Amino acid sequence: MTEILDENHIIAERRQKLSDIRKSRVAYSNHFKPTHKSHLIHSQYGELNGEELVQKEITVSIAGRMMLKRIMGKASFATINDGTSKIQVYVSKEKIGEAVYDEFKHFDIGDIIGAHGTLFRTKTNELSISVTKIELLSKSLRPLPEKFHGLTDQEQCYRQRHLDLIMNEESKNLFIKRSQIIHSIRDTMVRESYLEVETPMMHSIPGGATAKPFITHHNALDMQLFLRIAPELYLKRLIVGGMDRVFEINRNFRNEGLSTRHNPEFTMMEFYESYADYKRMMEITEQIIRKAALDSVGKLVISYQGREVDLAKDFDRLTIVESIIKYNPEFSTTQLNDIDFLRQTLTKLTRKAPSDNESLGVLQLLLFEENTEAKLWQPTYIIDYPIDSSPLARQSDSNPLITERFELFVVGRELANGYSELNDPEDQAERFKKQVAQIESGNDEAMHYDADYIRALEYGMPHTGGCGIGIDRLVMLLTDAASIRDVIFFPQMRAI
RNA sequence: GGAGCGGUAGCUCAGCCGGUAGAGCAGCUGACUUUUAAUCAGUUGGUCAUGGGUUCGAAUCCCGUCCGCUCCA
Repeated sequence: MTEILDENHIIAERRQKLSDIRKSRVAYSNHFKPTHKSHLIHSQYGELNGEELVQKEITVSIAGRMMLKRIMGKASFATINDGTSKIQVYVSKEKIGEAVYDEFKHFDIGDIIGAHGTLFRTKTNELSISVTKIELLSKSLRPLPEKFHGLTDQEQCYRQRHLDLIMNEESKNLFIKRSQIIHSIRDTMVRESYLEVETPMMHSIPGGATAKPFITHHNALDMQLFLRIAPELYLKRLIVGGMDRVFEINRNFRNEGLSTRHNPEFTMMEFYESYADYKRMMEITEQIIRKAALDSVGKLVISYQGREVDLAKDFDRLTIVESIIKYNPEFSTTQLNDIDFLRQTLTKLTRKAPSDNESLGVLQLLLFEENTEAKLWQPTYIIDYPIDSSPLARQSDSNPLITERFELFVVGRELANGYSELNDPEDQAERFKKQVAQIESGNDEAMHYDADYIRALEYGMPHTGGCGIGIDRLVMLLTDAASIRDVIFFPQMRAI
């Protein structure tokens, strides 16, 4: 239906060309074997001058998409992009014969073509291929966006990423960088003797984070399943099992709103290390991020949305209260330890009173989220999270109200979250019970009681440090992307 | 959920205090044997996102809806 509606004269003409091809040969043949890649031609022969090229008679076959075509009577130029870079081909009637040349004249921009010939330099000294054979490999039926302005419509870039990748080199380079970043992270983890593992994406009890899950159903087992919101509880089962350093890079799913920082499916790396604590996790997180920056951007002082970010210096470490005061000097420590003051301030800021029985620590955290988080531009670890908002983190030995937990903020966004893991099964059972009480009082994001996980802890889990890093957000930071949609190939869009 | 901005040819965009829907690129026809967004001449192509309203007359003004972007909650 949409096919027919989309049809216009440009497509109709191209279909006619395709139909003519079908009359004489296999239209989408697969025999052509390119021998060279454009970027290697440029790097290997880019230094040779015209005479040297003529002498060496370097013969190449390349295949790629025709991006530009300039026909000048009996000879023409075309620009081909073979996925590595662009290269110009020179096509003359004299060299390829009248019949093929006439065919070539009707090739369309966007067609995938194969060309064979020898390297030479044009009058303007551009390394080019003088073609002796040329053929159409894949007919393109739809016209590409305009050659000069390309594709700028963001919606089209997201909905038709293939077009974005064809037309916008920056976009393609960004995704190459994304791959480099992930490769770099893997490299760091493996070098630190971590084992890469995979744990279930479908959970019968959603756990490991406070978030709304997507719900699905398994027919044969006739059971409800949830797409995972975090892999944490499974990775820690592996720690119980003696896999003492594990990491997983994979998708999490959260049934929440979309924004420039949120996509319903997003990529996280979580890693767990036995006999380590949250301080070691902060150190290795810093190390991972620096290495990723060096491997992708090539430097540690980077620019994000026009402002400098210094990844070289030791990341700042502040408690919640310290950070509020540092970035909001109008507050005093006394005020920030006064429940009534915090309640009043929050009510003023959010135009809504916080719920009744929130603890001092949670109120401080709420205020932090309100007036400090967005100001943490340079990398900053916030530490000592209140125990009631950290049901999987180990309690501090010196202060029972806080946990050995940190979150890392860069450019005003949460980038990582880690802690010394709670390995006391009885404490964990109590924490789950408190979460269940919250569910019962209407908090649909609180955690469920996971008896199977408690049972695993009861076999004994070594003390462990764990951390999760938001990969999409890290990629945003290192590629200077303003929206998470720019770093995910196919971001979630509304159906049209 | 609220606010602002946007949706016109395949693409990039004009047109918007109402009066026959335009350009460039792409396509088609022709000229052209070293072009670089090639050039030159001619030419095809539109449910102006969508539904209603106001009006003699709506791409343009008003209301609703859909889609997107940004900001706020």
